[in-house]
Amino acid sequence: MATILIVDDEPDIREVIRFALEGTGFRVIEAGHADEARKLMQSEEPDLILLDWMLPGRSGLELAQQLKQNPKSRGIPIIMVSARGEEEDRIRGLETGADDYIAKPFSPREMVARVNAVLRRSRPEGPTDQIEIGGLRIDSVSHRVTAQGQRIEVAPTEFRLLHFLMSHAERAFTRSQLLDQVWGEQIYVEERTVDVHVRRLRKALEETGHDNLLQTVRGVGYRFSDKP
Amino acid sequence: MATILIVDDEPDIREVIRFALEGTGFRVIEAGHADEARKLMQSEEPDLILLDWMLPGRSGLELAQQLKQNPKSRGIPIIMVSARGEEEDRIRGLETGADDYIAKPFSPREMVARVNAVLRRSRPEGPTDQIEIGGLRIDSVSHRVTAQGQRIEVAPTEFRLLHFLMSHAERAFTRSQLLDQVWGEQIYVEERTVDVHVRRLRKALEETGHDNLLQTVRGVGYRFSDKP
DNA sequence: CCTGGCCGTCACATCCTTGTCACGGGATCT
DNA sequence: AGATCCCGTGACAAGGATGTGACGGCCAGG
Repeated sequence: MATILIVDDEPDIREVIRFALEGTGFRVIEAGHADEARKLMQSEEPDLILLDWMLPGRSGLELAQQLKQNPKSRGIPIIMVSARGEEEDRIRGLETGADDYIAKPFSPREMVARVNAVLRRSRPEGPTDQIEIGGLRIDSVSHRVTAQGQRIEVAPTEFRLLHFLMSHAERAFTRSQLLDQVWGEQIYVEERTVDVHVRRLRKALEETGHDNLLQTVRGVGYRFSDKP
Repeated sequence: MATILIVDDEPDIREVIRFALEGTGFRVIEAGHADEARKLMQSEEPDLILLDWMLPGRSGLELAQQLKQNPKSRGIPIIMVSARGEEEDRIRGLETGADDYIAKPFSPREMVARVNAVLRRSRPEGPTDQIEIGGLRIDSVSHRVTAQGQRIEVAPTEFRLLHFLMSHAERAFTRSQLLDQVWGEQIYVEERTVDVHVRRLRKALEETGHDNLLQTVRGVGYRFSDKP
């Protein structure tokens, strides 16, 4: 299911939130301050961020602005959390780009409900250009590969190869077909080059526990499939 | 790449869409009203239609209905575009047979993403080319042999042999015919080689409880059949 | 100019595939 | 029954196909 990033400087609060969210089936990652959050965003791809208004050093507001300005993270909805329930704050928070606002103290139940609502809202039925198979998600717009919110680093050629295979999952292709489709018909490269790229992809996927998705079809070529 | 037909009465809108789509590599053709669209459909074969809800004369909804009724154009996916973002419209549009729905104003990026998504969804229904006889299934696209969902490992030559025999079930072939069909007429191998491959196939099938599908026709050769 | 990432090739190690044989059990015909 | 013929079966060696690590060239960013 979805991955939620909690950014709050109080470990206790984080623990409470984590408990409530994990109980509902979410995956939770935490950051104690803005810098840690920024760092985490390099390797993770949360579907939603729960951001405390007050953070040591820079405020959460500032972090929110940054996230919304960065094209990579812009699409990720943010829920601001704050002890100050003032109307003014609420407005400022939403102006910054936050997608919702929760005032402390809040009931875990309310929070879970809001998280669900925001996720539902931010993910309109209109399928964005994503494919998800076997727990692996590839997004050709943001050009990213993720598994359970964890980002998987993939070089450009490997990305195109993976994207093509996932777009035609369950179907076996010869090396020659893959070269035509992924490299282009004009380009001449050795067929064995495909093998090497498959190898690199497999390595990358294995590091996040995704195994056996890129299958060898002996005498033919390769196939992407989540079935054994 | 794919061809997209835009049907909209506002040239400006068409221009915006054309620009976004052509930038992504699509070929674009345009129509300013329903009649022009119908005429274009005679000579062109778009892969997808972007159809404005409101058109002078007859509404886009009507055109969509017509297109979906005509067997020639039925298979072409339609995305309805509308300024009216009402839930009701969305439902009516989809009921008519539209494959997706975009509300104005939309970002070009979102539109491209939707176009891609719809194309992906509607296209891959390629003929799966499966044969199933006696509980045994062979799929020449994914290159797989299964029985009750259980995969059966088969080497390339055995795959081709089994595929040929299953494609012509109930029919007996001599070893010589099989060699011609499966190995190729140019290749010379001993006729007894066929026996060995049949043997290997039988072994593989037996392991999943499928017995007696590859039948010996004494004095002739072999036959695939689910009847005893 | 240097550094790091990306990519296409190689060479080598493995594992798999496959065509043949040889042997033996049945079936068929005389 | 005996003589043949046909087919099932297990073993095997050579050749092929794929996995894998390393290397050098190229290019963009610093």
